[in-house]
Amino acid sequence: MLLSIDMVSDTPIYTQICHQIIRAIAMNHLCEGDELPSVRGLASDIGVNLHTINKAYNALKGDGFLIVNRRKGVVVNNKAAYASNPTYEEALMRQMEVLVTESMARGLDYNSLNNMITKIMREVKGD
Amino acid sequence: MLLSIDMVSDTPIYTQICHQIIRAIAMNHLCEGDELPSVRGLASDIGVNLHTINKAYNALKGDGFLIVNRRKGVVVNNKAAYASNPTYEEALMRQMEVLVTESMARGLDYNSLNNMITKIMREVKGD
Amino acid sequence: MLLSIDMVSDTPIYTQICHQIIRAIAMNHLCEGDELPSVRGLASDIGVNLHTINKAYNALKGDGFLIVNRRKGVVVNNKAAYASNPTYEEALMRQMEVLVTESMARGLDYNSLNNMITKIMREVKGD
Amino acid sequence: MLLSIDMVSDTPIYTQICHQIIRAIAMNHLCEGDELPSVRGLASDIGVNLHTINKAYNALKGDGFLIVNRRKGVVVNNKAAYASNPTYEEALMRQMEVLVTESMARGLDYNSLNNMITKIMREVKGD
DNA sequence: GTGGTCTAGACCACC
DNA sequence: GTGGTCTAGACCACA
Repeated sequence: MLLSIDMVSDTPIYTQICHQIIRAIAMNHLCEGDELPSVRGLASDIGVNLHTINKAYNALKGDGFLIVNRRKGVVVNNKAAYASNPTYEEALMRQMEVLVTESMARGLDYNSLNNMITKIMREVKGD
Repeated sequence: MLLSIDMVSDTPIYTQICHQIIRAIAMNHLCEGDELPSVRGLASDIGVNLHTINKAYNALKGDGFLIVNRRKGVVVNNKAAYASNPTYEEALMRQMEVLVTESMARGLDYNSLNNMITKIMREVKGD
Repeated sequence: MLLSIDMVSDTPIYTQICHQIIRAIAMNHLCEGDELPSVRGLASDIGVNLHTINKAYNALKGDGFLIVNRRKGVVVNNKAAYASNPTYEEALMRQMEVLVTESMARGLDYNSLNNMITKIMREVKGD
Repeated sequence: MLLSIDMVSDTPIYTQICHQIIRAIAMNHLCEGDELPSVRGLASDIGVNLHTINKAYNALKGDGFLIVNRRKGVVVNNKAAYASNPTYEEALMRQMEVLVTESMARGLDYNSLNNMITKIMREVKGD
């Protein structure tokens, strides 16, 4: 797996790492049971501190995406563990609301938004 | 206009203020030329620091939503000023990408997302 | 509130802090809306690093016990947020099972365990 | 005897082994003088490292559950050796205190806890 | 070798 | 002032 981190972005590094791992799961580049690099390995690979990786891994563990296996290190959890649930959908709704509302204020219509989403989904699936 | 701030939320207060003003514009509760409360007035109304309101107004000014006029105070700009543009759409795309990708990883399909957006748009328009 | 930390214990410092705060909530020494000391303040008070306090606060936040209020700092959440739920009870069951089973192997009977629990509950409530 | 190890759990493997052997004693599946598999045999049986089994056996020996005999291998000790004693009860009390206190903070009452314990004891005895 | 914990010291965003 | 993030370097338990 290949992670690309933007060191000057205003989104925290550990968040970027989370996003990219989640993206890899969405694209089926990472499947249940797949091993992730060790905390120290990944840290030195992308040139950040091991605590930063640790924080990302722990956040993903908290969300059910990863589990820590005593033998294999960190592995991808089974799908059921991070399947959508009411709590998640509610949070998603709140975040989506902000984006959609501003896009409407700026004059984007339903089709424009729909095209965006379709495009994103196609990119994720089609890879 | 009525602003409701959630002091507990982890999104900054000034960001919440921005969102709610933008939402009011999307709902046509605020139209071109409408005056907004003064920094001091709004600050004491919702019980936050002057700087917080100032920061929100300045951010909205930077995005073209508001203009600050020494005479008339703060007023809503004309639509052209904050109309969607490539820069904005690119930023929106990036943010949307994060939400959509995670929702896919969690097993939500196109229809679920589409329903969310439709619901949000209906609420904003229909109000 | 008074926290007493055992620096040589094998249970992590941040875990001890969590336990004591939870205990204070159980004893009603801490109620909804009560403010906790700042991360830095508590850290210097009990002579540990601020990251250790931070980790404890974040763990309690994740469990619904605390929330971060932009004005007042860290405060105790409302009871509903950390009320018992099936997930928690299942975890509790697993932990309890270990304790009870060993106590049985060592010859303790129902009454002995029951007395322990009664005693603990009385101490917590009666204060 | 059948040991089932959860490689994913965050409780150490050697601790899990201890718990299961203690549980077997509580259930009278293992009685005084019964032989346990050799370190090597058990290690290869459940697919873990020799050191892990060794650590578990040594911990149980330290608690009086097992005795290691050069001739007969590892056997279950007599009941008196691991009978409850003040030191153990004190330790149990400390651990129980953590569980009970948190459950109270989360609103569980005496009956809920009591039912848990009764259920656990019934499962252990009745099996 | 792995992850978990702790320390010390730094910068930033928010209020 | 607050909490949030990152770095650097250290020790320990586990396997």
